Amino acid sequence: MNQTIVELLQRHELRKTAMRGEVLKIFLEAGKQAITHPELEQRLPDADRITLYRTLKAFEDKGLIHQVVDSGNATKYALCNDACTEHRHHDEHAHFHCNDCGKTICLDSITTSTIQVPRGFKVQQTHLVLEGTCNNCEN
Amino acid sequence: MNQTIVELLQRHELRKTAMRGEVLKIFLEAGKQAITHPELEQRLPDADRITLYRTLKAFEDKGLIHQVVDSGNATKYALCNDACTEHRHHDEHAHFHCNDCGKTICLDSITTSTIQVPRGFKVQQTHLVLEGTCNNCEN
DNA sequence: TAGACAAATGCAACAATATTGCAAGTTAAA
DNA sequence: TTTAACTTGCAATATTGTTGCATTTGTCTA
Ligand SMILES: [Mn+2]
Ligand SMILES: [Mn+2]
Ligand SMILES: [Zn+2]
Ligand SMILES: [Zn+2]
Repeated sequence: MNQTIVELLQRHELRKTAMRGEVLKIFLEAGKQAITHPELEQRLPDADRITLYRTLKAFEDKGLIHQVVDSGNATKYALCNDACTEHRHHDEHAHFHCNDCGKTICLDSITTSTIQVPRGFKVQQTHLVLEGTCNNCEN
Repeated sequence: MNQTIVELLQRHELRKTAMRGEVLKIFLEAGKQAITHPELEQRLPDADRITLYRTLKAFEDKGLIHQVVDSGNATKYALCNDACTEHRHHDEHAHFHCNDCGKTICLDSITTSTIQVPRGFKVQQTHLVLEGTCNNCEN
């Protein structure tokens, strides 16, 4: 298990297990691209489905990945930036969902700005999802 | 079946059936609040689950309701405004999802504005989801 | 108003996604 | 090395969604 992975797990108070190492490796390789549970299953054929669910949950709880709101059916996850911790996520950026290839990517450059809401409402988090055709599918 | 409901179905080229009447009635009563499939099942205990799915699909296709992107697990739907047709939806507004009561409502007053995306990306639709505490749960 | 025809429904079967409980194995810390 | 807490794998179960097909219903036209 490479050094970056070990450090990331430790910094987020996650025990260093084989499964977590492999899953985190996949997220690091995916970079800005969000990943679904089925994709992980495919890339780790020997991994137990249920443990995968729990791994994702643990990663999310500890601020290592964030859930991506998306018009698709299956939940997607992507790597957080360094600022996210167990106590607070800082994923104030938009996501782009391509209707052609189905990929969803984090657009860190687009931050979700504060929006005026009706009286009595309190906003804790904002999700901005852009749907269309990605630069790879556009020609 | 009341007159408003009959007119709405006809305007959207939907055959007037008992099931559709009841489902549409629930949407009209819900107003700005989005509804999930399970909620419909609960409110219409005699309705067939599968037919409900197809009813929602038909309503969406014909521009009567729109799907609401949400951080929850189950898909939500809400009434469209009059401008939506079979050929095009015009649901460029934000949605508020309350983490306390779980309700999701349409915020028609907040329209999704155009956002500058990276080169090569083409945006077809924008979803803006605000998550927090609604005016009813706040105290 | 009585067919004809297309559309909608109900049921069965199945697929995909997700949660819980528990025993056994593993990790980290003392 | 021992211990305690955490993680895993498996079974069972729940939830959400899709497809095929025979039957019923709604709408249109003669
Ligand atoms: Mn992201
Ligand atoms: Mn809406
Ligand atoms: Zn694409
Ligand atoms: Zn609320």
